Amino acid sequence: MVNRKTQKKGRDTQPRGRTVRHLRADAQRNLDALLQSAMAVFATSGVHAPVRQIAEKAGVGVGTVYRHFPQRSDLIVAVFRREVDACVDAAAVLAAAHKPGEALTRWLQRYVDFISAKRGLAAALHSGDPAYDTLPAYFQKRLRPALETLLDAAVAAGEVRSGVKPDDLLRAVASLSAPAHDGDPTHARRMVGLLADGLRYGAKS
Amino acid sequence: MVNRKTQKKGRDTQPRGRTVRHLRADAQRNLDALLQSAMAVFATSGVHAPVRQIAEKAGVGVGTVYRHFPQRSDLIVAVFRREVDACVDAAAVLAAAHKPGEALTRWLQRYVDFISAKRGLAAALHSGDPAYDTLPAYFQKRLRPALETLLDAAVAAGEVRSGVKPDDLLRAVASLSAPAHDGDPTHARRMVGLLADGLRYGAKS
DNA sequence: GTATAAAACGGAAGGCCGTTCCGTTTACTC
DNA sequence: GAGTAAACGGAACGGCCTTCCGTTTTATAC
Repeated sequence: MVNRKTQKKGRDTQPRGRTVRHLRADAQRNLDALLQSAMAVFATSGVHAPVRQIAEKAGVGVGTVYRHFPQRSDLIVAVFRREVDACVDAAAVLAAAHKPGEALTRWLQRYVDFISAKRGLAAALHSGDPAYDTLPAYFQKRLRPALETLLDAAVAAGEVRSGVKPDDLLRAVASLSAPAHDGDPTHARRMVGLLADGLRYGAKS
Repeated sequence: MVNRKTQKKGRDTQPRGRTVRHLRADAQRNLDALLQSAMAVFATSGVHAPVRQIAEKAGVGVGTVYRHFPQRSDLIVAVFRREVDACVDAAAVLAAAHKPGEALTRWLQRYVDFISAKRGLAAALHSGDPAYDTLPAYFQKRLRPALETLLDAAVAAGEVRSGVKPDDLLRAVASLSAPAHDGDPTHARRMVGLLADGLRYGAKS
């Protein structure tokens, strides 16, 4: 790694910071196409969809899929992480566009949408495959600070009560989003709406 | 079906009542062996265990498995139904051996054990496979009357409060048994114990 | 521009699994 | 004991995940 045959400068002039080592242009392109394809296929056919199908939709061979994601589960995990990240990013956007209380409410609904849509996730998480063991921790690690920021701002603005812990709220919303017992898809949204209103009650105290 | 070649009476002398049509002795034996084998294999290797493995442990060929259970999911469903039945039967045993309140509490713990142990079930139920769609209804249909009997007896004896619906109790206990978040296996038992004590509070009113 | 090495690609092939099929065996009836 | 339908067993098929390696593409050196 220290001295390679023919390589004096090129991209390695400023690489010390991290072991970034940029992907080749085609590799990066295929990686993006794969994640996008996988997201679409999982959404329509579920997480059990064949890898071949994802590869085909992305316009690559299966070998390329396994170059980027050694196991099928790695691809699934990558997709979920990306969607969590999108949910986290939405917090900043909402905070910039709305008053604190409104931003909080809207983000909770956004979170419900994420949980509800990705019900295939539950199947993966409960499958017993240890490949997914790190996902819940990642969820917590990324989502909690995002919610915390929104929550703190809303409390500071006197729009919601204080004393509610972000973790509890995340868990409660996830639980409410869980069953969809009778096949009523609006149930979760309604219950969480109720919960959000509950937060406002007793504000400015 | 009406007139078959050579069959004048034999077992068909008293078959009108139902379409029972007893299985041949070896078939019945293999069926029992299969269910027992499947229960054991699912418990140790999860519901994803190969059918071949179950067949081998039962000492039969895979063809025999598929003769009794046309689909792999049929075998899984049969095992779960059998375990639900065992849980239901336990209600009568407990009711005969203990005072009503005690019987109720013990049965709830028995129910927790069932739910917790069969966590593989969650994976199957959330897999999206419609083969499992009828299972929840079966659970409800069998478990509710069993719990109802215990509950009514306990209420009549003045040992627990009235006004608690069996369905709500079943659902609540199932929810409490669900996550096992941090890997604490006693959590569910403790919470349900609490719940059972709560039932006793305010009795004889 | 050309040469060269490394990186990345693609798809055939291997292995496992669910399911089907059919020749053989077994359990009942007379 | 003979006959017949039920039941059996395992080879074979198709689909899937994963590996492997010859070929192609990119990035760099000259």
